[in-house]
Amino acid sequence: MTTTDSGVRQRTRRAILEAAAALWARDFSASLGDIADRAEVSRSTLHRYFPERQALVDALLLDSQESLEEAWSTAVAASSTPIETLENIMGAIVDLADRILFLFSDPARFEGNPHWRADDDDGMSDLIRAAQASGDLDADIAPTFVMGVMYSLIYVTAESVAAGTLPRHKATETVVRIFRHGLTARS
Amino acid sequence: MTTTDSGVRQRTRRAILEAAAALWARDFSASLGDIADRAEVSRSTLHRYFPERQALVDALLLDSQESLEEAWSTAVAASSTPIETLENIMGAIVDLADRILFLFSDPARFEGNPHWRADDDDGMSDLIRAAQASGDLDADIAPTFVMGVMYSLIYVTAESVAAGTLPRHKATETVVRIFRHGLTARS
DNA sequence: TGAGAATAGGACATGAGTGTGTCATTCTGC
DNA sequence: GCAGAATGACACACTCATGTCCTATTCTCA
Repeated sequence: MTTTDSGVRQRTRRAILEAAAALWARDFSASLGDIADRAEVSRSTLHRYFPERQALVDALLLDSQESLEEAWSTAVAASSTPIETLENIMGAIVDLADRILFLFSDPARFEGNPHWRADDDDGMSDLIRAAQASGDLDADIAPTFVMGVMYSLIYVTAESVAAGTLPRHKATETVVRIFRHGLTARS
Repeated sequence: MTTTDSGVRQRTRRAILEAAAALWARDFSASLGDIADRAEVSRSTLHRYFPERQALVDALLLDSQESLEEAWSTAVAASSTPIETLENIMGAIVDLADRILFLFSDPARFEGNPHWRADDDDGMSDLIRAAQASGDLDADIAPTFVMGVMYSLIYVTAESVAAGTLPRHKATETVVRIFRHGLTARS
């Protein structure tokens, strides 16, 4: 752990994080035993990687924020206008729905957590404000509310994809269309 | 209880149900102690009204479904077309966000519960299909997905109202506008 | 193949939530 | 004001998730 982690350790760690994200996204009270089962790992092993529940929470928090920022950067790099950036972000993070839910479903979950970064939220707010200023988004609606709608749409879309109701290749197009048409400024 | 419940008993019962709805809407693992505190009642009293946790769950399930169906009936009575009905329902149940969340946030929560009625969902699906048939809603989108969007929008709206971000009197108009413009058929 | 890493499967103590009971106190309606 | 309803404040046993051990087994890589 101090030097180089073997490939085995990395895989096990990823499996636990993935399992935690999948379960905690929908029910933060899911037990460590459930997570261990889902990761196909014994509870002993889980505790070896993450001594206490909080350690796993923190690790997942950091990992989720990292994934999100990566998707964010990619979307920004591929866009020229604020509204285009927002749409690209929405499309990109449909696959990260578990992380989104874990991070944002309960506003108070990470209150006071030293690893928590509100940067994402701020950046998003700025983008929304910019899109409103340029007339692409309805200026009557509070940025906070717009963000809520964005996350909700992403969540519903991801759920539908998981349930098989919505084909994956149509997901991005659908969520962006609903977002754009539903929040477009009245002309 | 067998004959006529005193006004006191009814008020206490309502207070407990309201508290349970408010807490369980956001965190179904909230303890009975928390609910008792919120209802300004001792845990003893709560247990006197609802002997076990499941009894409170069932009671809240029944009560929530009842409230929802009442709002539903009112909306149906005041509307003539399917799309109009859907919009009226959305406006009417913004105030019932806690109940909506409690009922629908976890699809598996009431699986196998004898009190659970899927009628609401079916009726909603029928309305959505009708609205799609008449060209008011995009027929490319699965009714299940449309329902998910509706519930999400209702939730976000109710949250914003509670947080003070969105004035109550603007809530209905806002949520309906987003719903309609975001899901309208492309012409 | 052998050494060391990695894991599974327990036992055990602890704390929180739950369910049940009892008793004293407060409130309500006649 | 009084009887009975309604409630609050405890005490207790029980269950389950958590955290900490320890040992036997399996896996990985040199």
